[in-house]
Amino acid sequence: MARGKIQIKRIENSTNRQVTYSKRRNGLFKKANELTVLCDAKVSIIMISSTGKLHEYISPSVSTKQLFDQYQKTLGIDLWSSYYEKMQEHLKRLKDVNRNFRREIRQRMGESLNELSYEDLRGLEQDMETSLKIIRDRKLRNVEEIHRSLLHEFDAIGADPTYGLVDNEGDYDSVLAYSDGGRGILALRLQPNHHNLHTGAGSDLTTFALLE
Amino acid sequence: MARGKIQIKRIENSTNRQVTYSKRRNGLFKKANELTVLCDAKVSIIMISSTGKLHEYISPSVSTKQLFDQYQKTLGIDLWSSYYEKMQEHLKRLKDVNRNFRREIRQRMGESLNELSYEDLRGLEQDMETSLKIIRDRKLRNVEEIHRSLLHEFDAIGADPTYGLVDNEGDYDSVLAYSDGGRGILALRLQPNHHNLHTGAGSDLTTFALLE
DNA sequence: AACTATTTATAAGA
DNA sequence: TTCTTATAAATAGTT
Repeated sequence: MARGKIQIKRIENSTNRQVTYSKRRNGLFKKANELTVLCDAKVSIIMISSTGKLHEYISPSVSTKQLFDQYQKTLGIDLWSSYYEKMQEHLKRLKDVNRNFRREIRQRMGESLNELSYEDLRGLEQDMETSLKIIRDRKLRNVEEIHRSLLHEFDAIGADPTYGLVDNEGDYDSVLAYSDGGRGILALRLQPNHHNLHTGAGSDLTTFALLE
Repeated sequence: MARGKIQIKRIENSTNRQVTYSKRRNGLFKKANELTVLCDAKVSIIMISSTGKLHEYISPSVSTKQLFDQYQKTLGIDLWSSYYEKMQEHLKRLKDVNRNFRREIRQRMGESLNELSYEDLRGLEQDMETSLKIIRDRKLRNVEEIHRSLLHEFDAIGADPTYGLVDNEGDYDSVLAYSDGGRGILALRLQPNHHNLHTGAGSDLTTFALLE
């Protein structure tokens, strides 16, 4: 546009191309800004040069995000919807699984049994009997270990008279009853919205209600 | 820029403003296109007029989404991250709850008991005994109902000799053992990755593995 | 929507 | 890169 007319086609000389890019970019941004002011418009320009450099103009009255949100809204499209949809599906699947877990646990706690058939109830009963046996065995094994280690500790302390032992040997359940302030698994049933899980890790079943 | 210089400030006359917007918009788009061709650049222009009309220029070599993705990537930002983050948090919370559910169920099935203290085991045992009582009671009530309805049905049918009754009255467990092919809750323990949940609803515990 | 006097942008050179 | 300047292009005001 000066000192000779040019053809509108790719400038092959790399240096010239860079220079022209720079000059014309400034020109474009200046025009965009004039348009913004003169006509009270909102303009967003994003450009990437052939060397990968990025430049942007945005009208002072808006942010790029605002303008782009409006762009999407006006066109009635969401360029990222497929991404959202995947997340939504994932969420939905997790919620489903979650719901099933909850029902499973409730039933194993003797609640919500109405929805079970006789056959289901029979299976549940048998399953829980089997599991209970396993838990009892484990508990007994634990008791034996604890007993052994108590004896060992006692031996180590020797006959120190200042070390008092409560006299309830033989009642293993109560030997350790002081250990955690009495918060047992039973709390799950009695206070289903306020207990802590057995193994801690911060989160607990209380969260259910928040996640529906 | 012709027939007199103008001040770069908002054009108050609405008609003039509209006309200028239209003229300069064309000029801007033409310049953008020249820049695209001459300099092998990628340009996106989005503009909204004071009357809310939207106009867009995009270099022929790209889509608006592509250019915008590159824009975000180059800037190392994600304009929609706060939205994503909320979803990600939600997902994370669901996964946490899910993990706790799974542990809860496993423990109630007599698995993963290593992580439980003696106190936990004692609580779990007591809880399951209580629950088992409830389930047994419910099962017995079901049996009674079924028995009653069977008798009723039998009365209705009368003495029709073509209607054979299996001779195992008194063994309630086996009376209905044919009803669902033997898939009971016990399957949960034996085939933890292949069973169906008691109440159906399509999804099942098999999904766990997919959702870690 | 066209015209055109004038301003503005800019290609090429320094 | 920045400045210079001849010239092309854009456009404000008019029709």
